[in-house]
Amino acid sequence: VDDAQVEAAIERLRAAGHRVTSPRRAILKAVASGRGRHLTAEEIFGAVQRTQTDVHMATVYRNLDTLAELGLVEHTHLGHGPAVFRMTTDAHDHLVCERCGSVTDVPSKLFRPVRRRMRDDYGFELGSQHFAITGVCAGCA
Amino acid sequence: VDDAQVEAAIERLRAAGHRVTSPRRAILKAVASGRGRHLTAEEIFGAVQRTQTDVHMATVYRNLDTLAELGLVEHTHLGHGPAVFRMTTDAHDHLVCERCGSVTDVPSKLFRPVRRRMRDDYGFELGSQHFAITGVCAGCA
DNA sequence: ATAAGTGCAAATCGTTTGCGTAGGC
DNA sequence: GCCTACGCAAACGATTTGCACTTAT
Repeated sequence: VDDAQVEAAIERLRAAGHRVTSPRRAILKAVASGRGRHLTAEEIFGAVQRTQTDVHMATVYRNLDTLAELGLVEHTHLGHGPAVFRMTTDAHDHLVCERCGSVTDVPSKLFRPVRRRMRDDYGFELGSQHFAITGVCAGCA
Repeated sequence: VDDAQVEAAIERLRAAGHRVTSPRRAILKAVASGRGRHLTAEEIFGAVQRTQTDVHMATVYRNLDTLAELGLVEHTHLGHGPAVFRMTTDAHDHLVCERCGSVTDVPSKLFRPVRRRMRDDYGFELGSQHFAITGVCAGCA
């Protein structure tokens, strides 16, 4: 399914002079299999362990790190808990409900008017968001 | 200087049935003395220790917690490090520069157009921001 | 063959908790 | 005197690091 995405990522790894090991492959596959869902390092670890029992948590973190450096995966902070990871796609922000914790993705385009005022009034160039935006979702209101 | 603010807070504590202890007073004073600056628990701890050597870190955290429950102080996450605290003032968000780490406060009003679209298009009611907004500041661009 | 990547255990950082005691009310 | 808040030590969750060994290149 998302094999193409994984293969492309492996290509990028090779091109960047990194080695393609089986833990690395498995971790990449685990993240990709999330299909856009946000996965904690723990969940990725769990998924990997189903096929490679002796892969260590430290290896998961180290790999998520190098994958992030290449821009292949991203991590975000949705709340007070652990960080969450997913394959890099297009620019989007995360609306996290303060009541139920649900996460809604919204395209970063939505922030255009704000982006403009930030630039004009504060000289601040909005980047891709690393942290969640909090509020109350439709279901809870 | 900010004695009035501290006294008012102490009043609120009393009114809420909390006791006014000297560690509590010192912690409150330390946060208020930040005068809007964001202080880490560690910094507050340090400030308190200058006058009350045996106040423990746990006490700092416990107090910041109760003060937050009363809405007297707020904490925010500006980056990957520790949380930061300040006296509650009016609704504002934090623009954190990805390069130099500088923090710019902006009134939450700036988000009005976005707030509207969030509500209309996603049924999501934007709350007071708990996490920083990242980007690049004027100085670094 | 060489150095990047790994497993493991132990360390780190920020924060929380259980417990017995001290001190505000 | 009662009960909240305290000091202390120890536990905690998430992540990182040092080191000896494996393995892709």
